[in-house]
Amino acid sequence: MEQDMDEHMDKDMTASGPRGAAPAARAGTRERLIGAGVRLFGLHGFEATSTRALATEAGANLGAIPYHFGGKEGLYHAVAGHIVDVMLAQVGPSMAGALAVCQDPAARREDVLAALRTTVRGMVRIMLATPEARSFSQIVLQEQIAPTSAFPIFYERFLKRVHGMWCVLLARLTGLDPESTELTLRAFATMGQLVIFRMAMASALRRLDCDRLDDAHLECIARIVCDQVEAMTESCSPVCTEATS
Amino acid sequence: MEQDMDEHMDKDMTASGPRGAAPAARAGTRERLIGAGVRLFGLHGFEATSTRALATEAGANLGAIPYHFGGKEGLYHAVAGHIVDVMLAQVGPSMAGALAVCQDPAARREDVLAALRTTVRGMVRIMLATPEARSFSQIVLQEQIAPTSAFPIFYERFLKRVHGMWCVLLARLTGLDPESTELTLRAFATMGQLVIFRMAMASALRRLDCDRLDDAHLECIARIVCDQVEAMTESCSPVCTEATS
DNA sequence: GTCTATAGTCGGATAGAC
DNA sequence: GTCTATCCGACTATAGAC
Repeated sequence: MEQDMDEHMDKDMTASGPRGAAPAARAGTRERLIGAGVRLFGLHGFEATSTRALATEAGANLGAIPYHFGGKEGLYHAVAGHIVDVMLAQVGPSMAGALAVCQDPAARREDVLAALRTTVRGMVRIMLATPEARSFSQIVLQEQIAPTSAFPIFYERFLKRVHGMWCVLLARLTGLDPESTELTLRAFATMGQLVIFRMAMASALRRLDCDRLDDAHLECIARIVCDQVEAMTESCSPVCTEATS
Repeated sequence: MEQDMDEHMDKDMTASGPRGAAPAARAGTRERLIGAGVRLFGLHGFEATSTRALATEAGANLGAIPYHFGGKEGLYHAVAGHIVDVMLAQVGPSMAGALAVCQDPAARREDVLAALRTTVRGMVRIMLATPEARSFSQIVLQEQIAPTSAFPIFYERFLKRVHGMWCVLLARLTGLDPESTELTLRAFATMGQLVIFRMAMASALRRLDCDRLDDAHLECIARIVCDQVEAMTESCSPVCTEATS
């Protein structure tokens, strides 16, 4: 239930115990269990993943799960925290860059659009292109559809920030109030254009009659989203965008 | 695994058995079990829903599930078929209307856009406004994220048709080839603008700081999607749309 | 067709040796 | 910290009375 049990996580990768034999050879049991959790929870969901399967996948003992995490749910929370850490590390920089551009009053419209493209490509990459994307996204999306006690980990630490960045970006491009309902919903709709390709990838692949999205597909998706934002910001409010600083 | 066991479903609502007592008073066990499946599978997912909970929710006996559906998975398939039937009945007419407009060479751009608005409002309604929307959508979305043997029921009978309609509509408005990858992906992106509000509704409500989407929100969402399609069809190809017939 | 009782399996968590 | 053995509850499915 709580998440106060995954504090001592970032340290002691090397000193795994009293007997100093082969401590660095294999990652700590704790880390391997989190890795197994990412894979198995992502593939089958929380309920359908058994502690026995997790322990086997991690090459760990069944009792290690209650010992390290207090139980299956504690492991799930640790997995959630790990996913947020990695995703923030991957998209954080481009998000920060986009925010900086938006807050720079001297930035021209083209600068903002360039930051938009960079950010969208980063998101396409983290969601659709990387090998761990599938597991990560499946867990995040499951929590969106059917929130559990782990929902706040994803929302407060990741989704709220991503949505906030979209709001700032769209506000800068359209001149709408960043706190308005209109802009809040437009930011969600924009994110939806990306998210659907992860969520409904099985349908998309069936429709495209292929077994994975290739680089051309990913480039096309990124372009479509950027085009849509540009089109929105033109039709929505031709004013505001006082270009050429 | 198979779905050849839900054939005799549409008949015999009244003749429930040898003893003719109270056959119409309460819906047949079969129908009540499907209703329970819609609610519980939608709330908790397939794995997390037990046959005991299903039987209790339906006011039926535990043994009725293997008897009527061959097992828990058979019930799940029957639930999937039921959901597709109801959703098709609700959005089918407006989809057919939109297709008819698209195929009418005399239709003006405004006619196509009017059909678009009608269809979008119907989809917003079925996904976000109706009481059964939550259960229906949760099951459909779960199947998108983590497909099971029931996936083809949703894809072949429902999603493929909805996506196909979007392709025809966008093709008519943009002049792009309906079979092109570009248009296929644009149709998905457009659907994503709607779907995200169902999928990430927990996040959206938290961000909006309210506990349900009211009519103003729904109207705004429908308008945003229609605006985006219009903006796309203008920027994407200012040609094609030979208005005023 | 519906019920009770039960079989057979698997789930998560724990105890205690090492 | 890690392992083995085990408890106990919950699960799905079935058998057989009615």
